[in-house]
Amino acid sequence: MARRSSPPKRATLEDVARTAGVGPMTVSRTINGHPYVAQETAKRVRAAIAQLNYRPNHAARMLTGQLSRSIGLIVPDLADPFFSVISHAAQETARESGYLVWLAASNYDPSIEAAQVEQMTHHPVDGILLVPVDSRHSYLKSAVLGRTPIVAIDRPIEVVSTDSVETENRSGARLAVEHLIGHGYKRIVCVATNSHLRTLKNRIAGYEESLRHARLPRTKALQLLSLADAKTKLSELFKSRNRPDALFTANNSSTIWVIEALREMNIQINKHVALVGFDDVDFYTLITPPVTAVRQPAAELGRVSVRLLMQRIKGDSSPPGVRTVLPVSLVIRESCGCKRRE
Amino acid sequence: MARRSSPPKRATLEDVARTAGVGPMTVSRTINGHPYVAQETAKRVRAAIAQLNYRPNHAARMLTGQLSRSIGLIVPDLADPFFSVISHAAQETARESGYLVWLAASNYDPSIEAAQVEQMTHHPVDGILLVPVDSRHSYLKSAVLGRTPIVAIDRPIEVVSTDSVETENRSGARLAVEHLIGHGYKRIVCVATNSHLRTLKNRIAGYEESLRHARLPRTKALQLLSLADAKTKLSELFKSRNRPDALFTANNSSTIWVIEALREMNIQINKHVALVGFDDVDFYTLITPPVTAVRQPAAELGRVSVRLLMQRIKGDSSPPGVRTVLPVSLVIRESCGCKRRE
DNA sequence: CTGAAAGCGCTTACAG
DNA sequence: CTGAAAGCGCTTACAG
Repeated sequence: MARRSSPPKRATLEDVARTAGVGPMTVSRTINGHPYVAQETAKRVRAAIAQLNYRPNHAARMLTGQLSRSIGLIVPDLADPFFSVISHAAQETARESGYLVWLAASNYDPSIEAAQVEQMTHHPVDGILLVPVDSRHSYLKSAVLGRTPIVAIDRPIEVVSTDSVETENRSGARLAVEHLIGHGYKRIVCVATNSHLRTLKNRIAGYEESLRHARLPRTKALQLLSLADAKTKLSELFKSRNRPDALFTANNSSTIWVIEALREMNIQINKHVALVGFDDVDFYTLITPPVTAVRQPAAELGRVSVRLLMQRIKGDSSPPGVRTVLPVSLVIRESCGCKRRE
Repeated sequence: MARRSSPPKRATLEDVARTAGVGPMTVSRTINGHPYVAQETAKRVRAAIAQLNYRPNHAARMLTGQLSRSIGLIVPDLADPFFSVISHAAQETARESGYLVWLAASNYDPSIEAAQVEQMTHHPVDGILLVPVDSRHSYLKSAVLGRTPIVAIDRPIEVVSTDSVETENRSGARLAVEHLIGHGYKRIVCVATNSHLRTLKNRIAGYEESLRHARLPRTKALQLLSLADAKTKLSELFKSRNRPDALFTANNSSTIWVIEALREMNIQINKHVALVGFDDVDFYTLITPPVTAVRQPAAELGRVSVRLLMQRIKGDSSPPGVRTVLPVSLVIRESCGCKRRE
């Protein structure tokens, strides 16, 4: 409302037209790179644009039904290294296409997520990238049934057929667990947080599969609710008869909490128990012993999902629901029991 | 251009007016909570809105000069934990005021930063939050002299008088170095990356001040360019006559690189050398030994800067160039030589 | 308390 | 190759 003091009034397309001595349409065509503008005329227009420091008014363009050249990105928590790497890469890729990204954190709250999706679709943005908190949420239907394309990251959305980009959760987990089995561990326990998520369910399924194949005993995956919870649950676990000789931590928060808890319990990784995590984080190299983990291509996840979304925005109307699965790899360091190569 | 198949055409304000049997202005007033709308009329309007699932067209509103209810946020690198925590908190705070945030990473490239500022101001956004790559960049002048308020985070902008929110860099560094001095270390070397930044210069100045007061020898701060560079420079340093007995790492990337390099050189922190870092990161508790560091209130930095920006957006035209300095604290763990309390 | 008119700055047809 | 007209969906004065 109350605009600040000086009203240096931005130049409009009409202003440019006037000072270039042409009609507004010619300016519009020049700006948008349409064909059929005489070399000579275009030059005059560009000069006027430079002289007036003209910039198109985005709002006016949108009102005539143009694309907004912006996308939305919703992640649960920007401070989580996995999501921050995805976000960084997604933003970079979007920028390379001249797109702006509107970022929101859902804080793992489905109602915030729903509100943000709604706000974004009406803003409008041309498309939405979403790490869904709960893949079964129904509000997504109306959003997706509208005209805004959505690409789900890390976990597909179950209610509607939306494109998704995820990683090989099950086979990645098998990679991790089978590596532990190869070391000769017999009592391998799986630990996770947020185990209601599909992603985690798949990893846990992979864990169970590996143990079944190896005819080793498997226990129900331990669900951790907080660092404090991790401490009490692990302390019980290690006092029990079924004290594990190895741990498979199915996501980065569980890996971190478990390491903290073990440290406090004076249980040394490698000496008393082995550990392999799912989701590799840069600083794992700095921990003693360095943590062996399944590496997901987080940056690639961001890039690929932006590219897919862009295709949809550009009108690609091939059947939706395409699932892209990116490969993972096991980064072997020392927490699994491998020796450091000197 | 080519919109997707079904054109379910969003309802407009006119549609609402028609079905409610009132004029468009009455709908507008109802939506915007203006006074002087009869209870009875307002009720009919709201019913029509609900029936048609009407949502105001953002672009049309903007075109009439309304605030966009959006701000821009530009950080160098979203994958850096310091910036990702700032970003998360800023986004949360903005959301609480009904604002959305456009996020961009400059990748430490002034030209990308300039382009993003430009794109955002023209989008337009109501204000911009910026962690400037180079505080002396002149393109900022035109942006700031325009009507878009800017708040600089972490480092003030030197060319124009812009509000800024930063932390106590110099006294924080003194806190760190004096703690090392208290332990009796005599040859304390300062290591940094990006030491051309004001932030870093201030920390280095604090380091020098502390040593001067204690009449200890100070060496020129070591500038690290990469992990590889850290390895060669530290290896030289530790072979030299002036082998340090303690290190002050002036930012998180230098702390991390130094720890990696020392590990590779088989120089043990605490046994062979002490270390205190500037900028605390959550996972420092997991490193052996846990890293003592100066903690900056990163989330607070994000929150405060959003609040300041909001004030400017609301028209606060008190003299600009207000500098807000947030206090830091020393988080004592073990890398400084302190013993772990059992 | 309510509405008809004009305009925000562009672009899409439609004419030349 | 170029332009005059109409309209996108709102809101700001201006009238009642």
